[in-house]
Amino acid sequence: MSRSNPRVLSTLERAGGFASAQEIYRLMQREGESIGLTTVYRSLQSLVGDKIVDVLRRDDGEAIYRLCGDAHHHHLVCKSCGDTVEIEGGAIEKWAKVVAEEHGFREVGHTAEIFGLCSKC
Amino acid sequence: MSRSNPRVLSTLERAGGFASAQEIYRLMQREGESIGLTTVYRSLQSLVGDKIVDVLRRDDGEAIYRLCGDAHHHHLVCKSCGDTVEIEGGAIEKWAKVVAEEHGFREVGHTAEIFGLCSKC
DNA sequence: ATGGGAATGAAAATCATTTTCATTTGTGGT
DNA sequence: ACCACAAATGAAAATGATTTTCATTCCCAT
Repeated sequence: MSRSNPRVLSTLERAGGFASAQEIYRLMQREGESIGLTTVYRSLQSLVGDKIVDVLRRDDGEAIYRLCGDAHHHHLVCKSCGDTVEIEGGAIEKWAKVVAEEHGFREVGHTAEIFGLCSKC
Repeated sequence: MSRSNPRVLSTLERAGGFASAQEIYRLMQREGESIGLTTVYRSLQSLVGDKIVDVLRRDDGEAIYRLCGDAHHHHLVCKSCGDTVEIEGGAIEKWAKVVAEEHGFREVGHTAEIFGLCSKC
């Protein structure tokens, strides 16, 4: 069994605790780190197995990895230029929790994203 | 723009209102229907666009299509058994709108899903 | 009939992810 | 140092869902 390459975790942290395997790979490349895509995938799998990171799915099916216990935030994304704003989701957190508990769900998480056209587009 | 092939919708209904594109295709083949995979995908896209079906993601990333009511709603999904509850998102709607407007975004939409372990799992 | 737009599907392209496999690296024992 | 063996690495190929391309067929109004 392979262990996680620590640079992958550190890159995920630097990415705001939220990124896809491909993004992490590209980020490391851009920063001049020498690593293979395969190792990125393997490291992420291992981190998921160790419950150090969570895996979610984007709408397009791409897997995104997130540090567990990370105080997470949401995104406001421009459909046209891709500009992204990080936003707090206090209201959402509460809503998700309440709704889930009403239905007897445990270990609850959620995803939420807002998209639209930014002022420049 | 292409329209939905009615046999696709009818097959989705027969599948319990819940299936992937590949499954619908295989099902139609097995039943002797002559249809191409491309048409299945196109029909499903069109049905999603018309809000006649919903699209979710399996853990492996495969898209699953599901008949749903017409009102805009969100989902509470069990990570383990896949059981799904449709929920109202009044709070979310308002939150998305307010946050987006604060940042000058127009034509705003959003996605939100809650996941966890249901009482049976 | 006939012309044009919509629908169809086979095949190729795309893209994330996994698998294979040969090579490199690290580690412990002598 | 040296050797042996396990673990880690990554390039390339395989996989599998989905999308795109494009030539063909279908349908319908003129």
